[in-house]
Amino acid sequence: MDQGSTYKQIYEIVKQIPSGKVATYGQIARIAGFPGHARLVGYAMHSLPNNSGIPWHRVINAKGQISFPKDSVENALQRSMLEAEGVVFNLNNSVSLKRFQWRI
DNA sequence: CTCGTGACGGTAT
DNA sequence: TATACCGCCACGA
Repeated sequence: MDQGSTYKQIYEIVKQIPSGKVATYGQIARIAGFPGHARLVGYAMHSLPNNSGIPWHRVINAKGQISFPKDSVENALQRSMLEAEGVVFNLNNSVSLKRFQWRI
């Protein structure tokens, strides 16, 4: 099912994440057909243009936290976007995956 | 063509 | 149960 590039597969999965939910890199990689290749997802996100329309902010790491440094503007932006969708963060800056993690 | 790096995950201790 | 280390593929220069 690889119509073109590997990244496109990943993007297709990310676009399926519903608002108010989040998914982990590993989960996306597994669904896209690359189990254990979470890093590729991260690199794919890094390669995303700002106007791609991909909900990249709904992608977080397995620890339930944003992978960007807490002092990074990208981190604050992602967190702000998630909160706008109803996602709640714990005191340790982690998302309650039990409540918000996307399920297939 | 070759080398290094990256928005991470899993397993072992 | 928590923390540390290593490895994986693809892309860009």
